[in-house]
Amino acid sequence: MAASLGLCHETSYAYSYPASNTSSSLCFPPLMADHIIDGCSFGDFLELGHSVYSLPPPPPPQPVVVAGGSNDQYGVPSSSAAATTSRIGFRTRSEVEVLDDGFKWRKYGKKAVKSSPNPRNYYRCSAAGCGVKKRVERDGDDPRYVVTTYDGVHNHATPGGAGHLPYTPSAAPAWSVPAAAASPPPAHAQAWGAPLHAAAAAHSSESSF
DNA sequence: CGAATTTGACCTGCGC
DNA sequence: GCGCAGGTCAAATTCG
Repeated sequence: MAASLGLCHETSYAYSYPASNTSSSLCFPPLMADHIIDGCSFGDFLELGHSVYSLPPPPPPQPVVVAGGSNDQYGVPSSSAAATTSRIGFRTRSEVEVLDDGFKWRKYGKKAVKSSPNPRNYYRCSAAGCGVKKRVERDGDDPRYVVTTYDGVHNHATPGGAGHLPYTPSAAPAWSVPAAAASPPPAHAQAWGAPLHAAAAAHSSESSF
């Protein structure tokens, strides 16, 4: 967990889209992290810049507002009430694979994938009732980078109160999280995008991970 | 001792 | 219909 402390990650937003609305005007194909590794997504439609953060920008914790939706289409079990339909993926330059985003993750699987020589790790938010998942794998092209894909949106705040997440609506476009359009970002999300040192300091002082 | 991680097996979807 | 690949489960193991 304490992986990110003292580290700077160069993060590239790769893609994000509402999984229940892949036919929207954004015309996002259901890209997976594999596509990033294959290098066919970055320049194609979304590369929101290379920003240096102390932490990767996870989806901001927000109440689940997505009703229904075709979750199975993306492998999100419909039985998981907390699972939402948004997906955000990004590539982060980091020496460690497990990036501390303020949430508590529980590893539930590891799989070698063909698209990458590196194994892919599967994590699930350990918070009760939160079905958010994330996949983490090393970039096949550049092992210095870690490709992280979040599935869903947290329906709770970060365990530690989380005023430290380096994530802002400006850093994460509105379309990245459908729920954002329906409700204003939570107060703690305002800190996202705070100066690196501030975010890092806040994190190191507030997080027990 | 409880919680988290590991890891092999199993299930499901997709392409051929 | 079959095989492959990705994703998930769950028992065993490890760690704090």
